[in-house]
Amino acid sequence: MSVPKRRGRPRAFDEEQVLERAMAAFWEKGFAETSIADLVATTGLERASLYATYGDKAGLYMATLRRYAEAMAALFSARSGEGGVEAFMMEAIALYAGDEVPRGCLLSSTAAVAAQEVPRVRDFLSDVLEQTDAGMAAFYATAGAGEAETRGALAAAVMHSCALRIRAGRPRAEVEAFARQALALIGQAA
Amino acid sequence: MSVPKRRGRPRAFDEEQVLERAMAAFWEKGFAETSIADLVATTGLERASLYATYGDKAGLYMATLRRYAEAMAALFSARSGEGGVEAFMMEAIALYAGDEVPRGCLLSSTAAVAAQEVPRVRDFLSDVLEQTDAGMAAFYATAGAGEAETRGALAAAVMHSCALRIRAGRPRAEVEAFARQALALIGQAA
DNA sequence: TGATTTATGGAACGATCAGTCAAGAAATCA
DNA sequence: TGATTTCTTGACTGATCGTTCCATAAATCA
Repeated sequence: MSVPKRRGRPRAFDEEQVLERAMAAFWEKGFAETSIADLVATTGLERASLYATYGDKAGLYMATLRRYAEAMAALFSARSGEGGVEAFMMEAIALYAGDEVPRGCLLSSTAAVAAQEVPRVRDFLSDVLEQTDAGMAAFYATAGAGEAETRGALAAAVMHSCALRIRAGRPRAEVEAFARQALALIGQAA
Repeated sequence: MSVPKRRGRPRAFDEEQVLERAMAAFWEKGFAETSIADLVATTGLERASLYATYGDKAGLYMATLRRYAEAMAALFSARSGEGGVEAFMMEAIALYAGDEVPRGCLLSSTAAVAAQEVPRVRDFLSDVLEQTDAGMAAFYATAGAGEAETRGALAAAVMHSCALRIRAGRPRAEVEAFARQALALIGQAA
Protein backbone atom coordinates (compact mmCIF):
# COMPACT_ATOMS: atom_id res chain seq x y z
CA MET A 1 0.00 0.00 0.00
CA SER A 2 3.00 2.26 -0.44
CA VAL A 3 2.53 5.34 -2.57
CA PRO A 4 5.56 5.64 -4.86
CA LYS A 5 6.03 9.28 -5.71
CA ARG A 6 5.38 9.85 -9.37
CA ARG A 7 7.26 12.52 -11.21
CA GLY A 8 5.50 15.37 -12.88
CA ARG A 9 2.33 17.19 -12.08
CA PRO A 10 -0.03 15.08 -10.01
CA ARG A 11 -3.49 14.20 -11.27
CA ALA A 12 -6.20 16.54 -10.22
CA PHE A 13 -8.93 13.92 -10.49
CA ASP A 14 -9.96 10.93 -8.40
CA GLU A 15 -9.56 7.83 -10.55
CA GLU A 16 -12.03 5.88 -8.48
CA GLN A 17 -14.68 8.52 -8.87
CA VAL A 18 -14.04 8.95 -12.58
CA LEU A 19 -14.43 5.21 -13.17
CA GLU A 20 -17.53 5.08 -11.03
CA ARG A 21 -19.23 7.84 -12.94
CA ALA A 22 -18.09 6.67 -16.35
CA MET A 23 -19.43 3.24 -15.49
CA ALA A 24 -22.80 4.70 -14.59
CA ALA A 25 -22.93 6.51 -17.91
CA PHE A 26 -21.99 3.46 -19.98
CA TRP A 27 -24.32 1.28 -17.93
CA GLU A 28 -27.31 3.41 -18.74
CA LYS A 29 -26.72 4.33 -22.37
CA GLY A 30 -24.34 1.70 -23.66
CA PHE A 31 -20.95 2.17 -25.29
CA ALA A 32 -21.91 3.69 -28.63
CA GLU A 33 -24.57 6.05 -27.30
CA THR A 34 -22.36 7.48 -24.58
CA SER A 35 -20.38 10.33 -26.11
CA ILE A 36 -17.09 11.78 -24.99
CA ALA A 37 -19.02 14.94 -24.20
CA ASP A 38 -21.26 12.91 -21.86
CA LEU A 39 -18.24 11.41 -20.15
CA VAL A 40 -16.53 14.77 -19.76
CA ALA A 41 -19.71 16.20 -18.28
CA THR A 42 -20.33 13.41 -15.77
CA THR A 43 -16.75 12.69 -14.73
CA GLY A 44 -15.45 16.25 -14.78
CA LEU A 45 -12.37 14.87 -16.48
CA GLU A 46 -11.11 17.02 -19.35
CA ARG A 47 -10.86 15.44 -22.77
CA ALA A 48 -7.09 15.50 -22.99
CA SER A 49 -6.73 13.90 -19.54
CA LEU A 50 -9.20 11.23 -20.55
CA TYR A 51 -7.22 10.38 -23.67
CA ALA A 52 -3.89 10.57 -21.87
CA THR A 53 -5.10 8.21 -19.15
CA TYR A 54 -7.23 5.69 -21.01
CA GLY A 55 -6.08 5.98 -24.60
CA ASP A 56 -9.50 6.30 -26.15
CA LYS A 57 -13.19 5.82 -25.48
CA ALA A 58 -12.91 2.04 -25.70
CA GLY A 59 -10.04 2.12 -23.21
CA LEU A 60 -12.13 3.92 -20.64
CA TYR A 61 -15.01 1.56 -21.33
CA MET A 62 -12.74 -1.45 -20.80
CA ALA A 63 -11.54 0.04 -17.51
CA THR A 64 -15.13 0.28 -16.30
CA LEU A 65 -15.81 -3.30 -17.44
CA ARG A 66 -12.85 -4.58 -15.44
CA ARG A 67 -13.95 -2.66 -12.40
CA TYR A 68 -17.47 -3.99 -12.74
CA ALA A 69 -16.36 -7.59 -13.16
CA GLU A 70 -14.15 -7.36 -10.09
CA ALA A 71 -16.97 -5.95 -8.01
CA MET A 72 -19.32 -8.71 -9.10
CA ALA A 73 -16.72 -11.39 -8.45
CA ALA A 74 -16.13 -10.01 -4.96
CA LEU A 75 -19.86 -10.02 -4.31
CA PHE A 76 -20.10 -13.63 -5.40
CA SER A 77 -17.16 -14.98 -3.47
CA ALA A 78 -18.46 -13.32 -0.33
CA ARG A 79 -21.26 -15.88 -0.32
CA SER A 80 -21.17 -19.52 0.59
CA GLY A 81 -23.21 -22.26 2.16
CA GLU A 82 -26.79 -23.20 1.49
CA GLY A 83 -28.71 -20.54 -0.34
CA GLY A 84 -25.50 -18.77 -1.26
CA VAL A 85 -26.27 -18.73 -4.95
CA GLU A 86 -29.75 -17.42 -4.32
CA ALA A 87 -28.50 -14.71 -1.99
CA PHE A 88 -25.98 -13.61 -4.59
CA MET A 89 -28.63 -13.67 -7.31
CA MET A 90 -30.86 -11.37 -5.28
CA GLU A 91 -27.99 -8.93 -4.81
CA ALA A 92 -27.29 -9.04 -8.52
CA ILE A 93 -30.94 -8.34 -9.31
CA ALA A 94 -30.86 -5.41 -6.90
CA LEU A 95 -27.87 -4.01 -8.81
CA TYR A 96 -29.59 -4.62 -12.14
CA ALA A 97 -32.72 -2.84 -10.95
CA GLY A 98 -30.71 0.18 -9.82
CA ASP A 99 -31.87 3.11 -7.77
CA GLU A 100 -33.56 5.10 -10.48
CA VAL A 101 -33.46 3.34 -13.81
CA PRO A 102 -33.45 -0.43 -14.41
CA ARG A 103 -30.07 -0.88 -16.06
CA GLY A 104 -29.58 -4.60 -16.33
CA CYS A 105 -26.00 -5.84 -16.38
CA LEU A 106 -23.15 -3.68 -17.67
CA LEU A 107 -21.61 -6.74 -19.28
CA SER A 108 -24.48 -8.75 -20.68
CA SER A 109 -26.69 -5.77 -21.46
CA THR A 110 -24.22 -3.29 -22.95
CA ALA A 111 -20.95 -5.08 -23.70
CA ALA A 112 -22.74 -7.66 -25.84
CA VAL A 113 -23.39 -5.09 -28.56
CA ALA A 114 -20.00 -3.47 -28.37
CA ALA A 115 -18.40 -6.93 -28.53
CA GLN A 116 -18.96 -7.12 -32.27
CA GLU A 117 -16.97 -4.00 -33.09
CA VAL A 118 -14.38 -3.94 -30.33
CA PRO A 119 -12.41 -7.20 -30.08
CA ARG A 120 -11.07 -6.29 -26.65
CA VAL A 121 -14.60 -6.18 -25.34
CA ARG A 122 -15.60 -9.48 -26.91
CA ASP A 123 -12.57 -11.29 -25.51
CA PHE A 124 -13.13 -9.88 -22.05
CA LEU A 125 -16.80 -10.81 -22.17
CA SER A 126 -15.89 -14.32 -23.23
CA ASP A 127 -13.48 -14.66 -20.31
CA VAL A 128 -16.02 -13.38 -17.82
CA LEU A 129 -18.63 -15.85 -19.07
CA GLU A 130 -16.19 -18.68 -18.58
CA GLN A 131 -15.30 -17.53 -15.08
CA THR A 132 -18.92 -17.08 -14.11
CA ASP A 133 -19.77 -20.61 -15.22
CA ALA A 134 -16.77 -21.94 -13.31
CA GLY A 135 -17.56 -19.97 -10.19
CA MET A 136 -21.15 -21.12 -10.11
CA ALA A 137 -20.13 -24.71 -10.82
CA ALA A 138 -17.58 -24.63 -8.01
CA PHE A 139 -20.33 -23.54 -5.70
CA TYR A 140 -22.54 -26.49 -6.60
CA ALA A 141 -19.59 -28.83 -6.45
CA THR A 142 -18.68 -27.61 -2.97
CA ALA A 143 -22.28 -28.06 -1.93
CA GLY A 144 -21.98 -31.68 -3.05
CA ALA A 145 -24.43 -31.51 -5.91
CA GLY A 146 -24.15 -33.80 -8.90
CA GLU A 147 -23.74 -32.43 -12.40
CA ALA A 148 -22.19 -29.35 -10.85
CA GLU A 149 -20.97 -27.99 -14.18
CA THR A 150 -24.36 -28.08 -15.81
CA ARG A 151 -26.05 -26.65 -12.75
CA GLY A 152 -23.48 -23.90 -12.57
CA ALA A 153 -23.85 -22.88 -16.21
CA LEU A 154 -27.61 -22.99 -15.81
CA ALA A 155 -27.46 -20.72 -12.78
CA ALA A 156 -25.29 -18.36 -14.82
CA ALA A 157 -27.91 -18.46 -17.56
CA VAL A 158 -30.57 -17.49 -15.04
CA MET A 159 -28.44 -14.51 -14.13
CA HIS A 160 -28.03 -13.47 -17.77
CA SER A 161 -31.76 -13.76 -18.26
CA CYS A 162 -32.53 -11.72 -15.14
CA ALA A 163 -30.35 -8.90 -16.42
CA LEU A 164 -32.19 -8.92 -19.72
CA ARG A 165 -35.61 -9.05 -18.07
CA ILE A 166 -34.84 -6.16 -15.77
CA ARG A 167 -33.48 -4.03 -18.61
CA ALA A 168 -36.58 -4.81 -20.65
CA GLY A 169 -38.61 -3.29 -17.85
CA ARG A 170 -40.11 -6.44 -16.31
CA PRO A 171 -41.08 -5.82 -12.68
CA ARG A 172 -38.38 -6.57 -10.16
CA ALA A 173 -40.66 -8.79 -8.07
CA GLU A 174 -41.47 -10.90 -11.11
CA VAL A 175 -37.80 -11.33 -11.94
CA GLU A 176 -36.96 -12.21 -8.35
CA ALA A 177 -39.72 -14.82 -8.30
CA PHE A 178 -38.41 -16.27 -11.55
CA ALA A 179 -34.89 -16.48 -10.15
CA ARG A 180 -36.00 -18.17 -6.95
CA GLN A 181 -38.14 -20.76 -8.70
CA ALA A 182 -35.49 -21.42 -11.31
CA LEU A 183 -32.77 -21.92 -8.72
CA ALA A 184 -35.05 -24.20 -6.75
CA LEU A 185 -35.58 -26.37 -9.80
CA ILE A 186 -31.87 -26.36 -10.60
CA GLY A 187 -31.12 -27.43 -7.06
CA GLN A 188 -33.55 -30.33 -7.16
CA ALA A 189 -32.00 -33.76 -6.77
CA ALA A 190 -28.85 -32.08 -5.54
CA MET B 1 -54.51 -11.42 -50.85
CA SER B 2 -56.02 -8.75 -53.08
CA VAL B 3 -53.75 -5.93 -54.10
CA PRO B 4 -55.72 -2.69 -53.71
CA LYS B 5 -54.37 -0.15 -56.13
CA ARG B 6 -52.63 2.62 -54.28
CA ARG B 7 -52.68 6.11 -55.65
CA GLY B 8 -49.48 7.92 -56.48
CA ARG B 9 -46.17 6.72 -57.73
CA PRO B 10 -45.49 3.10 -56.81
CA ARG B 11 -42.54 2.19 -54.64
CA ALA B 12 -39.43 1.26 -56.49
CA PHE B 13 -38.06 -0.90 -53.69
CA ASP B 14 -38.86 -4.34 -52.32
CA GLU B 15 -40.03 -3.90 -48.75
CA GLU B 16 -39.13 -7.48 -47.87
CA GLN B 17 -35.61 -7.08 -49.11
CA VAL B 18 -35.14 -3.71 -47.43
CA LEU B 19 -36.23 -5.12 -44.07
CA GLU B 20 -34.06 -8.18 -44.51
CA ARG B 21 -30.97 -6.12 -45.20
CA ALA B 22 -31.67 -3.52 -42.56
CA MET B 23 -32.13 -6.35 -40.07
CA ALA B 24 -28.76 -7.79 -40.99
CA ALA B 25 -27.11 -4.41 -40.45
CA PHE B 26 -28.75 -3.78 -37.07
CA TRP B 27 -28.09 -7.36 -36.03
CA GLU B 28 -24.39 -7.01 -36.56
CA LYS B 29 -23.69 -3.50 -35.30
CA GLY B 30 -26.61 -2.71 -33.03
CA PHE B 31 -29.00 0.22 -33.21
CA ALA B 32 -26.75 3.11 -32.25
CA GLU B 33 -23.73 2.05 -34.29
CA THR B 34 -25.70 1.50 -37.48
CA SER B 35 -25.90 4.83 -39.26
CA ILE B 36 -28.45 6.02 -41.78
CA ALA B 37 -25.61 6.03 -44.29
CA ASP B 38 -25.02 2.33 -43.55
CA LEU B 39 -28.69 1.57 -44.03
CA VAL B 40 -28.88 3.52 -47.28
CA ALA B 41 -25.82 1.68 -48.54
CA THR B 42 -27.03 -1.83 -47.68
CA THR B 43 -30.71 -1.46 -48.51
CA GLY B 44 -30.37 0.76 -51.57
CA LEU B 45 -33.25 2.76 -50.18
CA GLU B 46 -32.86 6.53 -50.52
CA ARG B 47 -32.94 8.60 -47.35
CA ALA B 48 -36.19 10.36 -48.17
CA SER B 49 -37.94 7.08 -48.93
CA LEU B 50 -36.65 5.61 -45.70
CA TYR B 51 -38.04 8.47 -43.66
CA ALA B 52 -41.31 8.56 -45.60
CA THR B 53 -41.83 4.83 -45.05
CA TYR B 54 -40.59 4.25 -41.52
CA GLY B 55 -40.67 7.68 -39.91
CA ASP B 56 -37.16 7.61 -38.53
CA LYS B 57 -34.26 5.30 -37.70
CA ALA B 58 -36.03 3.87 -34.69
CA GLY B 59 -39.09 3.16 -36.83
CA LEU B 60 -37.09 1.08 -39.25
CA TYR B 61 -35.39 -0.66 -36.36
CA MET B 62 -38.75 -1.49 -34.82
CA ALA B 63 -39.94 -2.90 -38.15
CA THR B 64 -36.96 -5.24 -38.24
CA LEU B 65 -37.60 -6.28 -34.62
CA ARG B 66 -41.19 -7.18 -35.43
CA ARG B 67 -40.13 -9.15 -38.46
CA TYR B 68 -37.49 -10.97 -36.43
CA ALA B 69 -39.88 -11.82 -33.61
CA GLU B 70 -42.43 -13.19 -36.07
CA ALA B 71 -39.82 -15.35 -37.75
CA MET B 72 -38.65 -16.76 -34.43
CA ALA B 73 -42.21 -17.41 -33.29
CA ALA B 74 -42.94 -19.27 -36.52
CA LEU B 75 -39.81 -21.32 -36.06
CA PHE B 76 -40.87 -22.22 -32.54
CA SER B 77 -44.46 -23.12 -33.27
CA ALA B 78 -43.34 -25.36 -36.12
CA ARG B 79 -41.92 -27.71 -33.51
CA SER B 80 -43.76 -30.08 -31.21
CA GLY B 81 -43.50 -33.45 -29.51
CA GLU B 82 -40.58 -34.85 -27.56
CA GLY B 83 -37.37 -33.00 -28.14
CA GLY B 84 -39.22 -30.11 -29.72
CA VAL B 85 -37.68 -27.53 -27.45
CA GLU B 86 -34.21 -28.88 -28.05
CA ALA B 87 -34.70 -28.94 -31.81
CA PHE B 88 -35.87 -25.33 -31.71
CA MET B 89 -32.97 -24.36 -29.51
CA MET B 90 -30.49 -25.83 -31.98
CA GLU B 91 -32.08 -23.87 -34.81
CA ALA B 92 -31.92 -20.72 -32.71
CA ILE B 93 -28.25 -21.29 -31.99
CA ALA B 94 -27.63 -21.81 -35.70
CA LEU B 95 -29.23 -18.42 -36.35
CA TYR B 96 -27.21 -16.82 -33.56
CA ALA B 97 -23.99 -18.26 -34.94
CA GLY B 98 -24.74 -16.91 -38.41
CA ASP B 99 -22.96 -17.66 -41.64
CA GLU B 100 -20.02 -15.33 -41.25
CA VAL B 101 -20.11 -13.47 -37.96
CA PRO B 102 -21.57 -14.73 -34.65
CA ARG B 103 -24.36 -12.23 -34.13
CA GLY B 104 -26.28 -13.51 -31.16
CA CYS B 105 -29.94 -12.54 -30.97
CA LEU B 106 -31.25 -9.36 -32.56
CA LEU B 107 -33.52 -8.84 -29.56
CA SER B 108 -31.52 -9.88 -26.54
CA SER B 109 -28.14 -8.83 -27.91
CA THR B 110 -28.95 -5.48 -29.55
CA ALA B 111 -32.41 -4.34 -28.44
CA ALA B 112 -31.43 -4.59 -24.81
CA VAL B 113 -29.17 -1.55 -25.08
CA ALA B 114 -31.52 0.46 -27.23
CA ALA B 115 -34.33 -0.33 -24.78
CA GLN B 116 -33.08 2.27 -22.35
CA GLU B 117 -33.32 5.19 -24.75
CA VAL B 118 -36.20 4.14 -26.99
CA PRO B 119 -39.35 3.28 -25.02
CA ARG B 120 -40.94 1.56 -28.03
CA VAL B 121 -38.07 -0.89 -28.06
CA ARG B 122 -38.24 -1.60 -24.36
CA ASP B 123 -41.97 -2.25 -24.44
CA PHE B 124 -41.65 -4.55 -27.40
CA LEU B 125 -38.80 -6.44 -25.79
CA SER B 126 -40.83 -6.82 -22.62
CA ASP B 127 -43.75 -8.25 -24.60
CA VAL B 128 -41.54 -10.68 -26.47
CA LEU B 129 -40.00 -11.92 -23.24
CA GLU B 130 -43.46 -12.59 -21.84
CA GLN B 131 -44.54 -14.43 -24.98
CA THR B 132 -41.38 -16.51 -25.06
CA ASP B 133 -41.88 -17.61 -21.48
CA ALA B 134 -45.50 -18.45 -22.21
CA GLY B 135 -44.68 -20.33 -25.41
CA MET B 136 -42.02 -22.41 -23.72
CA ALA B 137 -44.27 -23.08 -20.73
CA ALA B 138 -47.11 -24.17 -23.00
CA PHE B 139 -44.76 -26.63 -24.58
CA TYR B 140 -43.86 -28.22 -21.26
CA ALA B 141 -47.49 -28.17 -20.17
CA THR B 142 -48.55 -29.96 -23.34
CA ALA B 143 -45.80 -32.48 -22.78
CA GLY B 144 -47.35 -33.16 -19.39
CA ALA B 145 -44.46 -31.86 -17.31
CA GLY B 146 -45.00 -30.46 -13.83
CA GLU B 147 -43.99 -26.91 -12.98
CA ALA B 148 -44.40 -26.07 -16.63
CA GLU B 149 -44.16 -22.33 -16.05
CA THR B 150 -40.84 -22.51 -14.27
CA ARG B 151 -39.45 -24.97 -16.77
CA GLY B 152 -40.60 -22.74 -19.62
CA ALA B 153 -39.01 -19.60 -18.21
CA LEU B 154 -35.86 -21.54 -17.51
CA ALA B 155 -35.70 -22.80 -21.08
CA ALA B 156 -36.15 -19.21 -22.24
CA ALA B 157 -33.29 -18.21 -19.97
CA VAL B 158 -31.11 -20.86 -21.59
CA MET B 159 -31.93 -19.31 -24.95
CA HIS B 160 -31.03 -15.81 -23.73
CA SER B 161 -27.75 -17.12 -22.40
CA CYS B 162 -26.93 -18.96 -25.61
CA ALA B 163 -27.38 -15.74 -27.57
CA LEU B 164 -25.02 -13.94 -25.22
CA ARG B 165 -22.45 -16.72 -25.31
CA ILE B 166 -22.44 -16.87 -29.08
CA ARG B 167 -22.10 -13.09 -29.39
CA ALA B 168 -19.23 -13.17 -26.91
CA GLY B 169 -17.44 -15.53 -29.25
CA ARG B 170 -17.81 -18.79 -27.35
CA PRO B 171 -17.48 -21.75 -29.74
CA ARG B 172 -20.75 -22.94 -31.22
CA ALA B 173 -20.16 -26.56 -30.18
CA GLU B 174 -19.64 -25.49 -26.58
CA VAL B 175 -22.86 -23.50 -26.58
CA GLU B 176 -24.77 -26.35 -28.17
CA ALA B 177 -23.46 -28.73 -25.54
CA PHE B 178 -24.48 -26.34 -22.79
CA ALA B 179 -27.98 -26.04 -24.25
CA ARG B 180 -28.42 -29.79 -24.53
CA GLN B 181 -27.25 -30.49 -21.01
CA ALA B 182 -29.27 -27.65 -19.57
CA LEU B 183 -32.45 -28.77 -21.30
CA ALA B 184 -31.85 -32.33 -20.14
CA LEU B 185 -31.59 -31.14 -16.54
CA ILE B 186 -34.69 -28.96 -16.93
CA GLY B 187 -36.60 -31.92 -18.33
CA GLN B 188 -35.65 -34.19 -15.43
CA ALA B 189 -38.56 -35.43 -13.34
CA ALA B 190 -40.89 -34.28 -16.09
C1' DT C 1 -56.60 15.80 -70.00
C1' DG C 2 -55.56 18.07 -65.73
C1' DA C 3 -55.62 17.62 -60.73
C1' DT C 4 -54.02 14.91 -57.05
C1' DT C 5 -51.22 11.77 -54.68
C1' DT C 6 -47.15 9.30 -53.59
C1' DA C 7 -42.22 8.16 -54.29
C1' DT C 8 -37.47 9.28 -55.94
C1' DG C 9 -32.94 11.43 -56.19
C1' DG C 10 -29.81 14.29 -54.32
C1' DA C 11 -28.36 18.35 -52.14
C1' DA C 12 -28.26 20.58 -47.90
C1' DC C 13 -28.90 21.43 -42.65
C1' DG C 14 -26.98 22.43 -38.05
C1' DA C 15 -25.40 19.49 -34.49
C1' DT C 16 -22.50 16.43 -32.72
C1' DC C 17 -18.93 13.00 -33.17
C1' DA C 18 -14.11 11.05 -31.56
C1' DG C 19 -9.84 12.63 -31.24
C1' DT C 20 -5.65 16.17 -31.37
C1' DC C 21 -2.72 19.99 -30.29
C1' DA C 22 -0.15 23.55 -28.10
C1' DA C 23 0.69 26.45 -24.27
C1' DG C 24 1.04 26.65 -19.49
C1' DA C 25 1.04 24.75 -14.67
C1' DA C 26 2.71 21.75 -10.99
C1' DA C 27 5.25 18.26 -9.40
C1' DT C 28 10.15 15.56 -8.89
C1' DC C 29 15.08 15.07 -9.90
C1' DA C 30 19.98 16.33 -10.02
C1' DT D 1 17.98 26.47 -9.32
C1' DG D 2 17.06 24.66 -13.73
C1' DA D 3 15.95 20.55 -16.38
C1' DT D 4 12.57 17.09 -16.88
C1' DT D 5 8.25 14.97 -16.58
C1' DT D 6 3.36 14.73 -16.16
C1' DC D 7 -1.12 16.68 -16.22
C1' DT D 8 -4.60 20.51 -17.30
C1' DT D 9 -7.06 23.76 -20.05
C1' DG D 10 -9.60 24.89 -23.86
C1' DA D 11 -9.65 25.75 -28.56
C1' DC D 12 -9.79 23.24 -32.78
C1' DT D 13 -10.20 19.60 -36.50
C1' DG D 14 -12.44 17.14 -40.32
C1' DA D 15 -15.77 13.69 -40.48
C1' DT D 16 -20.05 11.98 -39.66
C1' DC D 17 -24.50 12.18 -37.43
C1' DG D 18 -29.93 12.01 -38.09
C1' DT D 19 -33.09 14.58 -40.47
C1' DT D 20 -35.35 17.81 -43.84
C1' DC D 21 -36.38 19.94 -48.17
C1' DC D 22 -37.38 20.44 -52.95
C1' DA D 23 -37.78 19.68 -57.65
C1' DT D 24 -39.02 15.90 -60.51
C1' DA D 25 -41.23 11.50 -61.75
C1' DA D 26 -44.88 8.16 -62.01
C1' DA D 27 -49.00 6.47 -60.75
C1' DT D 28 -54.55 7.05 -59.98
C1' DC D 29 -58.78 9.80 -60.03
C1' DA D 30 -62.43 12.75 -62.00
